[in-house]
Amino acid sequence: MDSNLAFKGQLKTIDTTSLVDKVEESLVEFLQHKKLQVGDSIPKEIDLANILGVSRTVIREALLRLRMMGLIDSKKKKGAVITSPDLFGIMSKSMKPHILDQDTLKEIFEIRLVLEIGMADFLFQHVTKEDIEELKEIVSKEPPVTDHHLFNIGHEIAFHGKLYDITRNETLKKFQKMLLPVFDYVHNSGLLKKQPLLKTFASHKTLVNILKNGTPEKFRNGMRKHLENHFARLFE
Amino acid sequence: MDSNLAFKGQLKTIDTTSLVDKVEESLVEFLQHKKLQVGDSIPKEIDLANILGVSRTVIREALLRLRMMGLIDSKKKKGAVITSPDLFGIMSKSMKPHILDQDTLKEIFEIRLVLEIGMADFLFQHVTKEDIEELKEIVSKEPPVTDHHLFNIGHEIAFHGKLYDITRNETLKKFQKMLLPVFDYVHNSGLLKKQPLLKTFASHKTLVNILKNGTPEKFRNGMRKHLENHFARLFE
DNA sequence: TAGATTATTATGTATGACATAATAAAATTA
DNA sequence: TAATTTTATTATGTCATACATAATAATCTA
Repeated sequence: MDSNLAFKGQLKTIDTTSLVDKVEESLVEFLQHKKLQVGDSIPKEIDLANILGVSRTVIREALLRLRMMGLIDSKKKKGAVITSPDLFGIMSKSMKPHILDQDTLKEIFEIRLVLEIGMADFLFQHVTKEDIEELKEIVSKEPPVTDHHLFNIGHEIAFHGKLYDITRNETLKKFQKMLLPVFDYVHNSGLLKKQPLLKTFASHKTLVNILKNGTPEKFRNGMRKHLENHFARLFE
Repeated sequence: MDSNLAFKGQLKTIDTTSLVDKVEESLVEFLQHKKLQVGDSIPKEIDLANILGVSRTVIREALLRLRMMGLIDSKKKKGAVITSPDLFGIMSKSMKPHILDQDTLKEIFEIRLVLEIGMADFLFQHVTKEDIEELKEIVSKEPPVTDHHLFNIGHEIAFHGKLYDITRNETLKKFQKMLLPVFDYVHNSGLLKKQPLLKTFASHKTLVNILKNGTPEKFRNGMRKHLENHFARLFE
């Protein structure tokens, strides 16, 4: 009998979402509806279970999700309290380069280039004399290029990380921090087969000078040249 | 197994991780050590519980985390199977603008500007004639500026979204998709009090022309001018 | 009243049971 | 025999209960 099809239009689309999904939704809605402040505590698990008419198990699984999303933090006796969500903290946890496929790794690498070229305006907006001094300090400790063709990753991170600092954008900084293990992984594992072929046209020192005396536009071009090797590898 | 208990009193301060934390770690390690392919299934919950010597409850909570991280997907009878992790899936879920504080919203807005200025090289690397045509098509449907000072958000998203498409960077696209609700929220809620004061120096049409005949450098400058209004608001 | 001790409380963990849906095996029918 | 329906199996989903643990509140002691 194919009679089922006859009722297709009349029947409501059954939601395939699990019970935990619904509870999660309810809880999020509850949180934002109550306009709870950071630090406020929410009803205890057993109460939530009674209110929503589900088992504590389901409540716990839903709360676990909220905790992963950084919306709440559970304390032993106090119960769960609202926290300021840390978007990138969550991602950092799941940013395990070994389990990412090669295409994704490449794309993440690309995003880094996009960010560092695009951040120029914010650098110039916030940079201070102290920042310049610190950058110069970092550059002065730069290991000689002749040492080994492959640049020193630690130093790279120090310099470029400082740039992210200067943007004064905490979210951006967290984003970079999240991406770091990927770069580390990409450089260490022989994923980048070829050594940089091209000469670095703009050195760190050059970039610092531009940041000190130049313009965002010049910095973008400088950074683009600085990253030329990476681009060349990506576009080959 | 439980020889640790002898040191219980001394180690207490250091070991702040919960049982679920450890199990989660073990499972992730297990997955990457076994080099499991996408689609492979992992041992069932009860087996994992026996192997690791913990209750099924703990196993389930740990598996729930892996599921949130996009590492596995649970099927009713088949068990849990490896999936390709979706980094931004999790973040998208927790990207609820209403619960983000104002500073974070501003920072996310800034990141958008960074991305769109910095993506120029990848646009030129991948853009096709068809892309140009599509962009022109979008621009042609642009509502007149005189209609209302506040630009049409839907159209903005269509144009700028297409640019993200052209980069052919799926991760970047997902990132943008994740940020969309924030822009929507920022624009709709009176968070941006002032209307754009400055004339848009570079129109969408101008950007398309640069993309067709210009260079990445010119495009970056054009985009910078195009976003001038946003920058002005951020820097005021 | 300050400090130490005990009681309370909400989350963390363990166990057992049953429901449910996807799959495999068996039985039936053509 | 092959196709199809029915039944059995299985692993996750949900529920209920009990106890452990750590943080807090209440009480007691000096």
